[in-house]
Amino acid sequence: MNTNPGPYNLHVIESCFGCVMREEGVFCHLPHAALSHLNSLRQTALYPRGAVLFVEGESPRGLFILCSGQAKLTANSRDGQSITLRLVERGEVLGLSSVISNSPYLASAETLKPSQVSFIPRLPFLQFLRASPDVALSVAKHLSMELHKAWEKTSLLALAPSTPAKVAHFLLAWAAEHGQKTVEGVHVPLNLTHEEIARSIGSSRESVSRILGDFRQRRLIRVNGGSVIILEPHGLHSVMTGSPAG
Amino acid sequence: MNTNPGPYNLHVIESCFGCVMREEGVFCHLPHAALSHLNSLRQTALYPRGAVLFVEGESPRGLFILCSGQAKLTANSRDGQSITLRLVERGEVLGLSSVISNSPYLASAETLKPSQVSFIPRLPFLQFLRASPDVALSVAKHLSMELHKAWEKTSLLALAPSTPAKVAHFLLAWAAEHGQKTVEGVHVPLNLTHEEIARSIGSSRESVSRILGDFRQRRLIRVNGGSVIILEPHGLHSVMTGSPAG
DNA sequence: TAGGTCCTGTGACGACGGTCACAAATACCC
DNA sequence: GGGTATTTGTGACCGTCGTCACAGGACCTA
Repeated sequence: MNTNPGPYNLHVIESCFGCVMREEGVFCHLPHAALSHLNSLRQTALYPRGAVLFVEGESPRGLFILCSGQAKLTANSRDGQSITLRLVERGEVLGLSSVISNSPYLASAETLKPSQVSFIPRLPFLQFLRASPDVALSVAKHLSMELHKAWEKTSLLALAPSTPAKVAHFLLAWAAEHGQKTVEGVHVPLNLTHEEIARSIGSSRESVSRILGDFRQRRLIRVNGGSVIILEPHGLHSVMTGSPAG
Repeated sequence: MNTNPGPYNLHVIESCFGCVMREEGVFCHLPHAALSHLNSLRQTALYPRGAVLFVEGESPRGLFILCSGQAKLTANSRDGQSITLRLVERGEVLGLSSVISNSPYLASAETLKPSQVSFIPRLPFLQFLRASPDVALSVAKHLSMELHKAWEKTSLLALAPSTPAKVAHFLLAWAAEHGQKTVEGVHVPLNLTHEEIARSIGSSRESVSRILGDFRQRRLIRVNGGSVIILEPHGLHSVMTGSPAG
């Protein structure tokens, strides 16, 4: 792992920014003028799998936009444990809150796949924000939604009656965001190791493995290479709420 | 508990708003003009202990500022469990994120003491924000810090090696915010029941009771009516990190 | 002082799940 | 293709902590 890696392959991918920005993410509904201003601030580079974009505690150089690929935000405890706070998909933004509050990154960002990442330096971005109140508002809105997700995760971790409940919640939440309905069930691309899942819900690899095995045996899910098919959403849901199993 | 209680004693406390706003909280560093505009939007009322300001799931009517007293934000699971997401002190704001993102309140707010609370309706507030970009920015900044706290709590819940570690963390965090150093140690006003603490860290009343008893026996803390004196911050810290005890 | 209600302290018990250990399976790379 | 690294599946063990149960305290009201 490389603390301050720099672009591995610095060639600008012109199409990336405009496309991602208009479809999804914080800046999606900005007027064209604002978008092209933002566009002029960014630098885009291609990072390999496992690249570290920034490290917990570092003071915020700027924000990152994931144009393609996948990344994760992880917080570490002193004894080497870590939890995955957020999985970041195409079009999402990293480091925004630290840039806004000018406080150290509170998590480390690492790519999970080769990823095209745009970088916008802090000061130009803040200047841009000061000049455009509606962008500031949409940033605030985005942060609010982030906050809601964080609180949801907190309640989950504290309130979930059991580890199976956490796994069920994780699968359902993931399906809600990235799943596609088919005849046999909800098809969820889930290219994460059991280890990653465990870290995301604050459990252990072995438990996740056992629990997924159990779900499979009870025909709640089916695993297919890098993806999971949820056969019985209701079943998972009742596991999640701790009700006496359906 | 009263879902939509309305002011119990609707008399405006003129001094409250100006004083609280200037000292602490989101709006503390606003120019005078902005403050007096906000001031004109607010309605202030006195609520008794146990009053419910808003309920999880309700669509956001507006935001609340706690001028005096104390309140808590709690999230509930379907089976009656609840976790205290945040304890709200004088000068702090409630419901801001829901107002900004126009999504349902994701937690319920309840006073823990008789409290003076100012209310600002949603639409006028949003209008005010749109008109004043630096206020929008300071709101974004505030939300960022909220987000950091929420993530910290998440990592705590997931990474803490044990329940004693969570309790230690809770005490230290509380001390950092509200403690006062004296000769014998850090003096922390902590008028919370063990039940409240347990809910705040996702544990049980009995465990908290036992753990505090243990801390007391090991001379890490001393309890004095409604307040705790931390005698050995380092000791607590090593409990928190799970190191082999100092 | 008597009678509530709420909070605290403690004992006993049991299971959930984390840890260790190892084997099988799969993916990755020259 | 073979060789290595990573990921997954499972068994055994046992400590932690949540649950149940009850007794003693603190505090308020009458």
